[in-house]
Amino acid sequence: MRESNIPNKILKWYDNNKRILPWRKKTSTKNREYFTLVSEFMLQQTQVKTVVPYFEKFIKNFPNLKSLASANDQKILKHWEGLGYYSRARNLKKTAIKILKEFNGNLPKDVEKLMSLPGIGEYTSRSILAIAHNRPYIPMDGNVERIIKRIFLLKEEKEISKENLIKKKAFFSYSKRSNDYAQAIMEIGALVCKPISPSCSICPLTLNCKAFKKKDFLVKSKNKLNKTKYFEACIYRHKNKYLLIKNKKFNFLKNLVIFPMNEINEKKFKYSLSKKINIKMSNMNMKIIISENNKLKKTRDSLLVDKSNINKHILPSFTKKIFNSLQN
DNA sequence: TGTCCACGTCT
DNA sequence: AAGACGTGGAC
Repeated sequence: MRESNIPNKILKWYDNNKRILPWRKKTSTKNREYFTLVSEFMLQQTQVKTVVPYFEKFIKNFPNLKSLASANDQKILKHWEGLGYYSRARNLKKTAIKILKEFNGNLPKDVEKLMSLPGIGEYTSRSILAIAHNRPYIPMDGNVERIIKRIFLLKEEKEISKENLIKKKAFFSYSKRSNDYAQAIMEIGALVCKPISPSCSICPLTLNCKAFKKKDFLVKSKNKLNKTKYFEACIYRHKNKYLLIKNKKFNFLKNLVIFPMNEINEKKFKYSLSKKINIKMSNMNMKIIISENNKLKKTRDSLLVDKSNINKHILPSFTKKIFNSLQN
């Protein structure tokens, strides 16, 4: 093995350092396809550590494509509760159905067919090809992108264009052990070549890394300034029952259960004497007044939920946070 | 406290 | 094609 062979260095590191993860267990081809599908959906925008317990529970309840395709939507969502980006769960079911109907229950083996499935885009299609089908693809996720930028010390707008990154990615091409190799690169990104304070002393690629040589790790600050929006949450309580509603009003957490809310202006928020809490959402910071004892009419979408029964509903963390703030 | 991760997918 | 969609943990 030549010292300069990057794929070999990466794989050797992986063999010695990979995490034991439930979707990496040796299993049948069919299971591997299904495990890859489920885990990759869960891993979109979500860290490994968060996904692990969800994956295990999900697989127990929906052990194969068929059971998932025929499962009740609410039951699927219940097992997604707290994971966020709930359209992933809805799309996963649609994809399971489509695979059974249109592809005879076989996970497709080319990018176009995979991308035709709901919830599968460029990243996931390539990760499935590599991980489930052992094809020589390297999916471009945040980890891979960061590694490429550092290895080649890419900083200019032009250099970090998508096309250029894909071109540079070819530098890592390798045709064997594609399953391990794709996961290995992402694993190095997650465990070693971290966004902040990378662990260069244990990195197998330091000799190949321009960022390391220049001591310039491109710690980026995108400064995506999230806007702040103001809301009033109306808490109607009767003894131990709370009024919740199925959200049709706001674009976030669509069709999930929330406390009734209105958007308000900054002034009203500022001068309110009610309890206030902050909740971060994906693209905004929410500042919320907790107004208790409001009189509310029951509507078609409202439900009166007993405190002890509250977990029977699918509650996004957003709702749980507000609920918890009431208990203090 | 506030910022970042977080290119992932869909609209 | 810019913005929407959740969450939690590191720092």
